[in-house]
Amino acid sequence: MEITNDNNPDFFRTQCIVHNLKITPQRILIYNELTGAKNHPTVDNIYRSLHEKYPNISFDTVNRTLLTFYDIGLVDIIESPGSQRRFDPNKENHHHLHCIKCGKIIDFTSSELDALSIPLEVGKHFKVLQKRVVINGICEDCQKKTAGL
Amino acid sequence: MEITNDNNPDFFRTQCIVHNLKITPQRILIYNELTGAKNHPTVDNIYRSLHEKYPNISFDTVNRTLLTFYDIGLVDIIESPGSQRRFDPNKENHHHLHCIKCGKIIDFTSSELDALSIPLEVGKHFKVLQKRVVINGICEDCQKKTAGL
DNA sequence: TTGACAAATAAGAATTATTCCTATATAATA
DNA sequence: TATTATATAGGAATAATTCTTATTTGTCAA
Repeated sequence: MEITNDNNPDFFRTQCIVHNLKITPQRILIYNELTGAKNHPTVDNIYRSLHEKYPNISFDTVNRTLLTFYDIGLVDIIESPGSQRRFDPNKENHHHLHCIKCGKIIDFTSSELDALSIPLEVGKHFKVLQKRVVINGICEDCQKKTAGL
Repeated sequence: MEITNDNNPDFFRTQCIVHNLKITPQRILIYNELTGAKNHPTVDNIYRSLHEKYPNISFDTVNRTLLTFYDIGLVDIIESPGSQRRFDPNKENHHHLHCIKCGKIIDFTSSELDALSIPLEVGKHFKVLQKRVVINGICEDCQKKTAGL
C-alpha cells in the first residue's frame, strides 16, 4: 500500500518519526502553514504569517525547518527565477507554468501529464520521488501588455 | 520555418536585434560562455571564468545580462534548491533529475518526454516557449551512502 | 564617416537573503 | 522523571543580488 498525504491526518507525524525528527510545535505550525498556503510561498512569507500569531518564532527556525522538510521529501523547492526560494507542499500532482515576463508561477493539473512514464534507464539509477512538467513562456496578462507594441 | 539555435551561427545576433538589444562585446562573451558551459552555472561561475580572461568585466554586467537573456527567452533559469540562481542555455530539449540530498542536477534526454503534449487549455492562455520534465529524488551516490543505515 | 543619443557598462555601495553561532529549552526515551 | 540528543531564539555573519552614478559605446541618421 502506498502512503499518501491524503486521508491521513497523521501523515506529518509519521514522516517525522520515520526520519528521526522530533515533533515540535514549530514544525507542526510550519507544516500547517505551508500546506495551507497558496502560490508557492517564500521562507519570508511563511515566517511573517506565523510571526503574527506566534511572535516568538524565529526566521532561522522557519528557514531551517523548511529545508529539513525538503530533505525528507515532504515539500518541494520549485524553479524560481526570483531571488528567494519558493516552497511547494508536494501533496498532489501538479505542473507549473512560468511566466518569464512577470515571474508568476501558475499551477495546472493534467491527468495525462501525471501519467507520463519515466524512461527505464532513469529509474535504474535514480530513486524517483516526484515528477513535474515545467513550462516556460508568457502568461495571458503579459501577452496583452506586449500586444500593443 | 522554425528558428532554432542549431545550424544558425547568427542566432544570438538575430535575437538581440529582434529584442532591441545592442550587440556588445560583453553580451557576446557571456552568451558564448554560457552556451559552452556544462552543469547549469551560477552567475558567479560565469563571472569568474570570464573575469580570468577579461579582468574588466563586472559582476553586475554578467548578472544583468543573464537576466536579460532570460527575459527574452534565450536562456533558462532552472529549479534550484541552492541559494544561487542557476542558468541553462535552452538550446536543446532536455530534462532534469534533482537529487534532494546532494543538490546535484543531472540532465537526461528522452525523445518520448520531448514529445509530450501540452493540454490544449494551457496553450490557449499561455504562450509556451519551452517545456521540461523535472524529477525530484535521490541520486545513485546518495542512495549508496544511506544504504548502510 | 561622423555626430547625437539612447542604451549599456564598471565600480562600488546598498540592500536583501541565507546561514551560522551559542546559550537555552524541549521532545523522546528509558 | 531524569537524561540526552536535538531543536530553538536571537542576533551576528556571510553570501547573493540589485541599485546608483559617472562614463563609455553601439546604432542610426545625416
